[in-house]
Amino acid sequence: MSESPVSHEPPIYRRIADGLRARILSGELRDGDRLPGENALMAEHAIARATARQALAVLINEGLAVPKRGSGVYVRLFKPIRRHGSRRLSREQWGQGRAIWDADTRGRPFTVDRVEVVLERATEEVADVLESGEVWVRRRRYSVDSRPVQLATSYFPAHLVQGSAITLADTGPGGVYARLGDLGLPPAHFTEEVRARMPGPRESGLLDLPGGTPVIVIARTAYTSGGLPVELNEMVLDSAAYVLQYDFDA
Amino acid sequence: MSESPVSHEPPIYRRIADGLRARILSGELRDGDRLPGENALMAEHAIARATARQALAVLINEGLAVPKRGSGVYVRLFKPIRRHGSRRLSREQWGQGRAIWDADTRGRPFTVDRVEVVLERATEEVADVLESGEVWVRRRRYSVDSRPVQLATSYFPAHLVQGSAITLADTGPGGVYARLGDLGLPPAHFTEEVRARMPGPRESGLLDLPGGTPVIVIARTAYTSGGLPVELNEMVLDSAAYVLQYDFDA
DNA sequence: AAGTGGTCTAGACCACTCA
DNA sequence: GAGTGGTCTAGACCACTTA
Repeated sequence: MSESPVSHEPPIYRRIADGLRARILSGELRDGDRLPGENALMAEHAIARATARQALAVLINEGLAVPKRGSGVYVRLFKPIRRHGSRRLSREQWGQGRAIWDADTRGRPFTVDRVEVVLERATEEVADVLESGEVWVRRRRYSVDSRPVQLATSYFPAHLVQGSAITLADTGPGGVYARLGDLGLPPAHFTEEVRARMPGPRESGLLDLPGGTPVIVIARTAYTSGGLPVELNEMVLDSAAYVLQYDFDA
Repeated sequence: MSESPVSHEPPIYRRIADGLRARILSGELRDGDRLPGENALMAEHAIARATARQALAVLINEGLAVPKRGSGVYVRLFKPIRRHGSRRLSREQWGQGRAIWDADTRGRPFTVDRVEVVLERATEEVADVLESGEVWVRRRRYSVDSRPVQLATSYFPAHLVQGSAITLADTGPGGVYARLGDLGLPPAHFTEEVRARMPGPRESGLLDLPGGTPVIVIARTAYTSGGLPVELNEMVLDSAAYVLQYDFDA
C-alpha cells in the first residue's frame, strides 16, 4: 500500500507519436511530407528500433501517415469524393440514360473493372431482404484517377430480371435502374444502411488500403412504388476517398 | 536477375492471424470468447514474443478482438444501435415534446453527461456554414447501457438563440429543436455529411474505444423552410455501436 | 550501394487481473 | 502469486526504393 508518486506519464512511443501528430495537425508537416523515419527517431530520442516503429505505427493506425517500403513514412491527406444519397438517386439522373455514378465523381474520370455477373443461390440475409432464393449477382470495382475506391455487389431476384440486360456484363445506357424501368419495375424508394469498420485482408487488398483506413459499408435496398424489393447493393468504400451526403426534410 | 521460386508466403504473424480470424468468422470462436494469448501462441507455433503480439495486433486493429490487460484477448461482437436519418427527424418526433434521441435507442436507457454550454467565436468552417461569427456551443456525451457511444457538439448562431433555453444546460421538453420552433425558427430541412476515420487520442479516451475501432463523423446542418441555417451538429460515433439508416424516394 | 521499412529473435521489467 | 498483456532493448536478415 505504498504511495507511489508515479507521474503516470504516457510511454515513450506515445509521446513521440503525440509530437508528430501535433506537427501534422498544426500544418507544419503537410500532406505528402516525409516523416522522420525509424533511424531518425532512434537517433533523436535514443531509443530502440522497435520503439521507434511503435511510435510510427500509432500514426499509421490513425490514418495520418502511410508507410512506403524502402522509402519512408509520409503524411497523408483526406481528399474525398462527395457521394450524394437522396439527391443523386433522383429520377432525373437515371431516367435520362445516365449512370448514377456520374453524379458521384463530378466529372472526374472513373473506371469499372473486375466485373462479374453470375447466378447464385442467395445467402440467408440476402434471401430475407429480396424474398427470393436465387439471385443474379453483379460484382465490380470502381476506380477514380486509376485508384480503386469502391467495391460493389448488387443482388437481383432471379425470377424478376431473367433475360434482361441486367444478367449481362454491359447493361446498356442508364445502367441497371433504367433496365429495371424497362421491366416495369422502376425503383421508387431506397433504404441505405451505413456502418464503418476496419477492412478484412481481402478488402484491404482489392482497395489497396494502407493501414489505418476504415471502410464504409453501405447496404442499399431499392423498392418499387408497390414496395417490391428489386435490388440489394452492398458497397464497400475506402473511407479516405468518400464523404456521404444525405438531404432530407423534417 | 536470378529466378527465385519463392512462394511469396505471407509472414508467420499473418498466417497465425488468418487462422484466428477464420475461427472467429466461422463461429467456432464466439463473441466474448478468449483467444489464445501470447504465451499460448509462442508455445504452439514456436515463435518469439513479439511475433505472437504482432499476430494478435492484426486482429485487434481489425476490430475483431479486444485486449484486456492482465486477463487476455477476447473476441468482440458488433451489436449496433440503429440510428435513423430521414425518419428519425420527422416532425412528429420532436413536435410533440419528445427528444430526438429517443428514437435512436429504441427503449434502451441512455444518459447524457459532460454537458457544456458556452458562447464562443466560431471557427472559420463553422462561421461559413452558419453565417455567424459568434456561436452558442453545446457539447455533450451520450451513453447507452452506461457505455459511451457518441460525442456531439452543436453550434447555434448567437444572435438567433440569445436568451432562449438553448443557452442553458437544460433545454426543456422537446430539446433544442422544440426551442427553435418557439423562436419561430423550426428546422425544415437537414443535410448530413458522413465520413469515417480512426479516432484521435482524445476521442479514443472519451468514447473508451479499443484499438481497431473507427469513428463515424456526422456533420448535420439544420435549415428553416426559408433556408436559414440554424444549427450545425458534429457527432462522433463509436462505429461498433451504430448503424445509420437513411430512407428516401427516387 | 546506401537507406528504408518489414519481419523476427531472445531476452527484460512492469502493471494489471484473477483465483 | 501465477498468468496476462504493455513496454522496451539490442541485435539480425530481408525486400524494396532511390540515386
